[in-house]
Amino acid sequence: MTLAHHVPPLHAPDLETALEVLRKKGLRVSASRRLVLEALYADRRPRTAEQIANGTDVASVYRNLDTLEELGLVRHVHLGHGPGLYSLDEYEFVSCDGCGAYEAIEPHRLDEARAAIQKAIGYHARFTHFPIVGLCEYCHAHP
Amino acid sequence: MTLAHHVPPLHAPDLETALEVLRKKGLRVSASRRLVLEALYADRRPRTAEQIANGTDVASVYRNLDTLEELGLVRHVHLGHGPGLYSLDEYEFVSCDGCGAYEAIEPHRLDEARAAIQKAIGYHARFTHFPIVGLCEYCHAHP
DNA sequence: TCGCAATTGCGATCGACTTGCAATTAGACT
DNA sequence: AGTCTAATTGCAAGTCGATCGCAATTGCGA
Repeated sequence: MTLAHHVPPLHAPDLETALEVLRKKGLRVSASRRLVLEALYADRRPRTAEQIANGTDVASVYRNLDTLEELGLVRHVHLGHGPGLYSLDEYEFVSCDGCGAYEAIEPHRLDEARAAIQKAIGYHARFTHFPIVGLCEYCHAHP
Repeated sequence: MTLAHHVPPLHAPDLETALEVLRKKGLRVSASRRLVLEALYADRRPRTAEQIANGTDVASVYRNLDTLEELGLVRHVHLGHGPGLYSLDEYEFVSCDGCGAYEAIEPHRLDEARAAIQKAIGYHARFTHFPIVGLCEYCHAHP
């Protein structure tokens, strides 16, 4: 499972603003909390809790990811059967059943598809927790 | 997490044909294999391995589900963080982030949405392993 | 600088599978 | 019908990702 591509332009509260959100909720900006956020902001790719922990205690990392998720600063996506991947609240995801590659998609690119889904079944879809799964053009053409 | 709705018309090889597929591959139709298939055919709703095992050994059930999955007779979907749900290869799924309900959708109903996705990102999407996640009309209207 | 609730670190625990292996058995071949 | 043998089972133990209990620590407001 590899990340195929280019990294598209982003748009999310910067690190300082995120820390401010924590403080405003009466939550502490502890060293480990700051490290979790810094890891996510450093390289804005989705990563596992294990990778974020990077040798330190994962339990705390999971707890911090949970609270950050409740604040809407962080999300996680399941791309397959492995561990969930945590990232800033920026993209939707698509992954290929054939080659295992996945891509982060800017939400506006899926707006027409979202409209078609709404028309078909009435749901307002979001591919943030589970990706769109399918065959990429290459795998579809070379079965 | 409840199953909201009506059960739509189906189309999948009947039990006898499925057993025939097994035999043709040189695989045995053992008692427990037959029980797994019967459970799936009896009430064609997705169910957990635990439910299929129904008190008997789950390891065998998982092994049998795996082999049936390799033969294309069975699939499993992840609707959330719980255990996967196994079912015949018939529907796609949609689940509501708000109320937790999920629906089995006849594939043809999603064909336009699939086309829109293909146009947007080039993927031929299938919502069989991960559902479309979003807000149902009710939850979207009552936030 | 104190006080103390929020947070951490560690180990234990959980849930969902998965695996190793000896005992069982479906089904082909007499 | 009986034999042979590889496929399959049942059970226990193991793995992996995530969560929990709890004593020790630490942000941070007073």
